[in-house]
Amino acid sequence: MVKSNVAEIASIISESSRAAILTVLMDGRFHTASELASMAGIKPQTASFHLSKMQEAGIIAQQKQGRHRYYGIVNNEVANVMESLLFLAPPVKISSLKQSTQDKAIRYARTCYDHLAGKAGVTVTDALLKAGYLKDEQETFLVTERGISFFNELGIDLEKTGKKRRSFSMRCLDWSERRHHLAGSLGNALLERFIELGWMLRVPQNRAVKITEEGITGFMRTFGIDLSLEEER
Amino acid sequence: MVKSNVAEIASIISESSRAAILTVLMDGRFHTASELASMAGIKPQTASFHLSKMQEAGIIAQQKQGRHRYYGIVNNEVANVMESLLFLAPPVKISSLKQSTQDKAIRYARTCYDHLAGKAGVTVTDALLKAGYLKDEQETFLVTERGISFFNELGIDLEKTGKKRRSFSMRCLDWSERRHHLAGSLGNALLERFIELGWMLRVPQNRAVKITEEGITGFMRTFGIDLSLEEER
DNA sequence: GGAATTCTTCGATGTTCATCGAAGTATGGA
DNA sequence: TCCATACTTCGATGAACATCGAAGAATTCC
Repeated sequence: MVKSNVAEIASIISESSRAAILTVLMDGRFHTASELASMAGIKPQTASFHLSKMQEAGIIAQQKQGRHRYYGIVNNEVANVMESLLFLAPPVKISSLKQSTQDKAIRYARTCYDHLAGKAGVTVTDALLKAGYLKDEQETFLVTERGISFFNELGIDLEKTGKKRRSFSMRCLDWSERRHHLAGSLGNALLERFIELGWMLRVPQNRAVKITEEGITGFMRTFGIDLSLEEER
Repeated sequence: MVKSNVAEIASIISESSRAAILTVLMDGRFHTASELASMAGIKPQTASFHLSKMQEAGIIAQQKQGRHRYYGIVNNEVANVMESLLFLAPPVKISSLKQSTQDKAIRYARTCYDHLAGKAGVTVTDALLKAGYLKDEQETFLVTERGISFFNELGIDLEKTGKKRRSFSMRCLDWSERRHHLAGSLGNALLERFIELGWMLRVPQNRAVKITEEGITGFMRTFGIDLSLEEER
């Protein structure tokens, strides 16, 4: 006689709301609990119940960030199961909720606590990684030798910012881009410096950040990136 | 919003008895309903319920044979799902039911209706395929040109056996070996000839067939196969 | 510090579903 | 023709579980 854990895993996926959530998570990104709730067409309490159940089963992971909790698929084995299931029985798209176009600005550039987030934040972080000023490492970003001189040239005093390289440069999960960007004290120092340089302006009402004309040319010259709104459709 | 058929498939597998059945079927062979019932530790009615449910869902196939019904996994996509699940959550073997050693003889060589079955039947069929006398085709075996002369040499009149090549040579699913063997009028003619040659003896009480000394040397010489009981542990 | 938000736990409700006894169908063997 | 075997359908029982309202925790923002 054979008893299987297979049934337990399948049982998790067998509930339609959970299957919907996992299907959404197959994009490889992390999503908030409330977003997953609305996508699955259930109330937040119900989603919370399902999410904790899946977490307990070890097939999804949670990442807390302020009052948000981001959920994502935990590893490749789980993704494989979903992939084979999706191949055998592809899901049916019922409808697409009307795109809210209101909050483009806040998705594009905003503050996250004390650092830059949104598409701008991710783009800047990517540029820093690509140029070799930062190195992706486990849970943090590490500043390279070349990075040290770069930040000094930019006018950021790394000595003052933090004692240890490893501790001041942290990764932060972006809710709109669903990717990591630079946080921690270095992220904060960078944002402050951008504002100091006149490249960015804080928008009083909300957490959005406006990129100035000087900023567009500055980011282009210094990072080689185009932060004009054109590319955002 | 996304609705998924994924959940439906997962729901099928999520039930422990069904998962156990599917895990057994992952050996790629066909098993009888009652055997699957005992392996899953449930009553035949319950197994019947689950089997028809899985068949309806299109993940297992049924093959009727006399009063037996053989069930097996329907295609590779289903096997992939099970494989990824088994990888993520391997099953636990609880116990091994005591091997019934009583019926070795009947498993080894017996008549199935009017032809040879059991290990001997499958082995002979394999040899015929390997030698290129038969060709595996859809639901039947096809006699090749070389096969025609071979059977004639063996003393089987193919003209008398059947009118059409395709119709007289059928495949039969073996309950002990769980593989196909040669049935139909050609299978019958072959069995009769083996008995005629003194290679085999019918056992009166049951359907078992005894292979004689002449048979062992005969099968070795003609088919290149060893049907002495040694190889059966 | 207070309001708003994000997400959680708790408890009650209602539905779905596996299980097995009993009875029915089909097949093989004597 | 009759019995044994293999498997099915039917019907009743009981247990598991998704759902959501209400209320509670944690965090951000002003």
